Amino acid sequence: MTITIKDLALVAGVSYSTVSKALNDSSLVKPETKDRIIKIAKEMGYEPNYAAQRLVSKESKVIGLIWPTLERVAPSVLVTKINEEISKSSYSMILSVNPLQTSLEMFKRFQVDGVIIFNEYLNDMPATSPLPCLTYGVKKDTPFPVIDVNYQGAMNDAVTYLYELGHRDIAFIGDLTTDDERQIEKAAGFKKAMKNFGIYQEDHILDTKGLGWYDGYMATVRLINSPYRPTAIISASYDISAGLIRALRQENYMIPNDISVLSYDNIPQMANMEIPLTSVGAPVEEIAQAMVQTLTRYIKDPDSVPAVQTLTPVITERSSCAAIGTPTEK
Amino acid sequence: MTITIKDLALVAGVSYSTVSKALNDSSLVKPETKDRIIKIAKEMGYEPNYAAQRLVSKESKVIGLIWPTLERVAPSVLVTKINEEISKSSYSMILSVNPLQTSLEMFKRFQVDGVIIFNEYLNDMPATSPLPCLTYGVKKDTPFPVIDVNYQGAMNDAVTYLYELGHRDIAFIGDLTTDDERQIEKAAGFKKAMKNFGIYQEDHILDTKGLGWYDGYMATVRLINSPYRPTAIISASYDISAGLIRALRQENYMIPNDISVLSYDNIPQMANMEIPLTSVGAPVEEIAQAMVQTLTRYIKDPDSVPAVQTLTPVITERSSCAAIGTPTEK
DNA sequence: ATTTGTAATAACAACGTTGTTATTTGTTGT
DNA sequence: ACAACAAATAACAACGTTGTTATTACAAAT
Repeated sequence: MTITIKDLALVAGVSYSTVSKALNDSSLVKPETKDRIIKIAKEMGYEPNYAAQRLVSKESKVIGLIWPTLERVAPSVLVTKINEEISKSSYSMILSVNPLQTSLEMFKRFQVDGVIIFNEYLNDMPATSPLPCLTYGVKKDTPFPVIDVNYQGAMNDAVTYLYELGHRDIAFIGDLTTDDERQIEKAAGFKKAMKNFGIYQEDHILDTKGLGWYDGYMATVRLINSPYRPTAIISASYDISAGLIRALRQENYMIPNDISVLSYDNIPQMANMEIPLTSVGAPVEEIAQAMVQTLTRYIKDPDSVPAVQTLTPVITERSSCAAIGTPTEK
Repeated sequence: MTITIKDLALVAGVSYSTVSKALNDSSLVKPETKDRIIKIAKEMGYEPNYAAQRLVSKESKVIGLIWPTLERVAPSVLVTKINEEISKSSYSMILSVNPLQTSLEMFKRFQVDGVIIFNEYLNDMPATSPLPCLTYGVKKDTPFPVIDVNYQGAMNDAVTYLYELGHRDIAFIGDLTTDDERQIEKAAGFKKAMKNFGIYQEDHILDTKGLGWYDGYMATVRLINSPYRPTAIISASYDISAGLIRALRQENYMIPNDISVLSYDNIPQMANMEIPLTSVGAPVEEIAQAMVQTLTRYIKDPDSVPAVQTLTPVITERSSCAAIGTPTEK
């Protein structure tokens, strides 16, 4: 049989409401009785009944997250970070790997306080949800707050960075076939930046037709088999970069001596690649923090939160980019 | 304001206990009133309060799963299948990506009815848990039921299959550095089977020193750079196979003409590889089913369930294995 | 016509909390 | 010594369900 506050009350010789207050550290109960009760609770191994608490308090202190694609690294890293961030606050996180609607229903049953939805689902997003939601990706016409990243700015930073290293022949490799707006933004940003510098050419954009590492690999193989030889490549994501590096190394290209590589997705995992990749993007930690902070604020007061929040990307230098004509190292 | 059974009772002109019974399809209420109440509930968009239900019923109808490694494909597929299987029953599944202890505590708070734990965690497994648990992997001395697979048998099947195709020079590629017993079993099974046929040699076993695709890739590259040329390779997992195939293709080995490949992990995704891989192992569907069925049974009656349940592996033929001396196709 | 039996529904206690209101106890000031 | 007041605690009503027990209504049986 589990122990309830009534059991504690009996032992402590006080009423159960006093026990409740003591455990919630209320100022209405004398410090010494408080301590005594807390001690007894600990001794008896008391654990509050969550269902009962929720029945009265209306809050679950839980945030639900609908898992995006299972297969890719960058989203996994982000989810992990979000989880960390949520754990730091008074919330917990649970995941659902079900479709959007199903997940939403389940989360509603659970009375989670808020839901995080990834951009991928935006198409079948409900116009309205009974739960406070937050989305990650490019703003569409959702009624929920969005955490966005300045993807175009990121690509501009990347191009500028390479330009200043002396590169003029820069390629972009990414998925152009998706309707994921984040990917579209990246490609558009690259194009714009290149045009700014007056070094844009059609064939500088390579389509992976997918977001997996293998897509990146195959696209790179196609590039290598073509006559085009850029001095630097900007990749649209971690997974694509993984394939890119794989293909380049296989053909004995030295990075960054023969070719510079700069990848989107500012995650620490970039350092673990065969060649630690210089990367651009909003740092995952920052994204995670913004998401969790915004959502918790939104839960408390929906009006206190901006509709869109666009994070600023930064470049994290590692060792995959070199100045042109520097055969040794960066 | 949310709608409760009391609201429904008011509208229907009955007592709220009647409403409760009607919604639970009790035989104590007249069919017509039942229908009427159900209709009203639907119209008014009634949704039962989960916390209240749980407070009285003691059941959550939820199974918690502690997420294993985020990065690998095979576990992801299994988790997805488990989720499907759970959805079919009256249960739902939630995931936690936190460490074992933290997850367990959270699940306890949630009063989940059962927990699924993967073998990876077995080392810091508590001797006892307040929650019904089920583990997946090789039996250790846990007090909980275990779903196991006959890994040695699987490897024996694999070796036999290839032997019958005429192969005598068969290599095994897998992670030997881990203390994951499942991996150890696979290697042991291979060795034993090879010895049975009298074709075992030390250097037939290749250590990937890891379970990621890249580990498989690197180990294969090392193999290719060595003088040893097996006619067939048995891989210990999907991800290792992914790297294996990658490396082989890169060196222009044709599969199965130049070399046969047989992979552990009987998941449908094997068909999506560059070359659809013949694979061995207990089918994921079967594993998932066994896990969910056993756990739900265990929840109801802990004594009705065997301590260990060992599933029988099967070979699923695809197109990566050929008889030796068959240069066209299998 | 009155009892008996049963089908249908109503009433109500419980589940374990929290927040509000009521009561007791103790202290201070006159 | 007794108001007046504050501090500490007790009492109790919620929260939204479910299961048990009590009541009603109505049919069949004597």
